[in-house]
Amino acid sequence: MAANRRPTLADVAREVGVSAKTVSRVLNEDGPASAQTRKRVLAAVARLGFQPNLMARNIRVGGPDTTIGLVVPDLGNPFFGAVARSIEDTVGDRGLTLLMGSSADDPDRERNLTDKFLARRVSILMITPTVGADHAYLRSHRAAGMPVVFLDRPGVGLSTDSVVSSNRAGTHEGVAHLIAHGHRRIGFIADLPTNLYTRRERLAGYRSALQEAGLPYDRSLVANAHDQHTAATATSQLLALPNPPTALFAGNNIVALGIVTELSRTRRKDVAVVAFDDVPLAEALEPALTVVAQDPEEIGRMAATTALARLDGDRTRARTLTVPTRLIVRGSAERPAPVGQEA
Amino acid sequence: MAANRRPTLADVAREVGVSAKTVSRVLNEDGPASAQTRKRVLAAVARLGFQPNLMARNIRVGGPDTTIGLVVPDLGNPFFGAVARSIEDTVGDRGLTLLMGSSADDPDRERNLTDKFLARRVSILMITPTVGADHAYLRSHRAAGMPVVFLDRPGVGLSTDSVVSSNRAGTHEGVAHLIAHGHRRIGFIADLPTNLYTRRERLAGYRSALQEAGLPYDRSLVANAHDQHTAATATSQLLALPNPPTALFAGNNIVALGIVTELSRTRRKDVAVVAFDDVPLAEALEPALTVVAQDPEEIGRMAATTALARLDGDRTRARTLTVPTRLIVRGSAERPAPVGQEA
DNA sequence: ATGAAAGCGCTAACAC
DNA sequence: GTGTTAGCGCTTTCAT
Repeated sequence: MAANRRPTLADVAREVGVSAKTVSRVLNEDGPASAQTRKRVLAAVARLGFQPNLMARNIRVGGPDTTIGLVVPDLGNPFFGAVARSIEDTVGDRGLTLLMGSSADDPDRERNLTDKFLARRVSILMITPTVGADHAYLRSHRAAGMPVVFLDRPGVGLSTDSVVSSNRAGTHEGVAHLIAHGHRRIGFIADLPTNLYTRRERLAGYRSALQEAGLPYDRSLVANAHDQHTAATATSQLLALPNPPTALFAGNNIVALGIVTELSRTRRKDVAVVAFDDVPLAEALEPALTVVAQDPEEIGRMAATTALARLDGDRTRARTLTVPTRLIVRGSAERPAPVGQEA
Repeated sequence: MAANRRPTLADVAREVGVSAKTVSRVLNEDGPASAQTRKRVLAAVARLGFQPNLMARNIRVGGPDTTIGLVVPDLGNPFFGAVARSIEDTVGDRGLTLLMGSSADDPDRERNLTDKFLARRVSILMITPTVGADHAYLRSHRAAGMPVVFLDRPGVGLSTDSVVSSNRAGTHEGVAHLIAHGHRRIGFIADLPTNLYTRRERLAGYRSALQEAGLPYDRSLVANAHDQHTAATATSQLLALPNPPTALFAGNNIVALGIVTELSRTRRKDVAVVAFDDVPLAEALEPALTVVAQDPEEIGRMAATTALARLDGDRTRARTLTVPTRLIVRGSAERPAPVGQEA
């Protein structure tokens, strides 16, 4: 079972008794070819199981490869999975294929991946920038016409298109929703410190909603949590305060999980919750979880559309596209706020 | 802003005043090079922003490309996202990159994607086979030494490795768990008909658990659902039967969502539930949802490990690797079964 | 309608 | 330690 060489154009040509170029013509429907040879060539291709070598073709033709390089923090994260699918759908008819990799939010891994992708001459590069990465090295590539799009967060050191969720406005809306239901003391549990763009924006949205309602920003109501367990701990700590919050805002879906689990465990039915980012089963909870949902499909679509436009020669200024979040009211904000407890 | 040509090895060589081969030597740490030239070459590379063309390299070196072709039904499906991440982690130090695409469970799309991947000379092909696809066309590639691994389901027409979940045994265990809690009439809601391997296996597990317990297989307790809405409808229909089930088994997580939502909506706290496939927030439900969890990480790892072994010359017989599912008991099966209702 | 030769960017094989 | 030549599989260019 030797790893016998794959057949080449020349092999097919020899088999048929024509030149390599003729086979090439038939396969690419380039130039003329008699119905006769056409048929014989195709027959030989099928017989030998010939598969044109796309790399060799690309080398010769020059220009970018028919791939899109996509760097996300984690391929296993459903949010980015949804974004990827949407990108794939959008670029589908251009025949582009996705080359994907996880950065694990490590700038070095991000750089490694982009370098690999550049070495493959991807036609488009889409990156979820890691904290601490500088993208100045991509300038020449952008200048040479390769579209670069930042996903979910803006990048640093490179002026190019980015597509982000309305983190700030969405959080503002979610917190305002709690305020509208009478809550005056609202806890905010999220991944802190806010070195990451999305976290910073969401905290800003929390503060602006409070401000708009004339409520004070109380630092003791803001808690740090980076996984389900610490979110549960933060929840119980906030609720144990002398003057505890009557509502909680979860800065992301992991935190939401921790909060909801903790409230369920301690049978606290009196605490309102709104979470950033939707989760499956949210509507099966009791009460169903009100969320500020992101729109990964739209993020992917906009990123892909923008990149394709650039590929087609769009040389307008770099844009930051903000994809609106959507408040999905399901009930968890409607737990009655205690009356007579103005801050 | 013309799309000026990317610098080539020759450009770097000219810049430094050495031959192309010397630059190649430095970059690939192949053969000797004086510290002197080394430094100057690297400087020129940085100055010009040279990025070796991997495709050209591959063409010359021959052999497969450093990519893995991965065809899944849907990039947005978290299960396959987790599998992909695990594959990526496992092959990471071999420098392999993932080329991914969604088949949408359409055999034609699957074929298109694999053809593209073959044209790119991927070193490994991993496919979640669609219903109706025949993989005989991959025989020559397998014979030529390219590892092919089927994920989640066995393929047709090609004898090669596959990695699947223990669908049958897992479902058996989940249903047996319900039986152990006293349930005698257990509904089974899933995607039917069972033309898809995983569905067929799960139904078989349901039947074998009933049989083992000496319970009859009652077709009226088996209902079809392919999304959340139809699952909810099936739930209410089963519960409206003259002799309704006291427990429900969900054949997949979408169905689970429909069941749980419907039970929550109608305040039915008396119906036990076990679901195939874990879901986030399962433990925040009331009661927390008992599930038969799959292990996508292990599936990805085994698939990758097996493929790498093949790549390294393993020529042993094709294997079907079964990754065990795990029953995660959280409480939803413990709803009391009515007594004195033996079937 | 078809073929011959040259060359894409790179490296293997052999010089020196 | 470095350069030269040839050639990977394909397409471009120019013949015929």
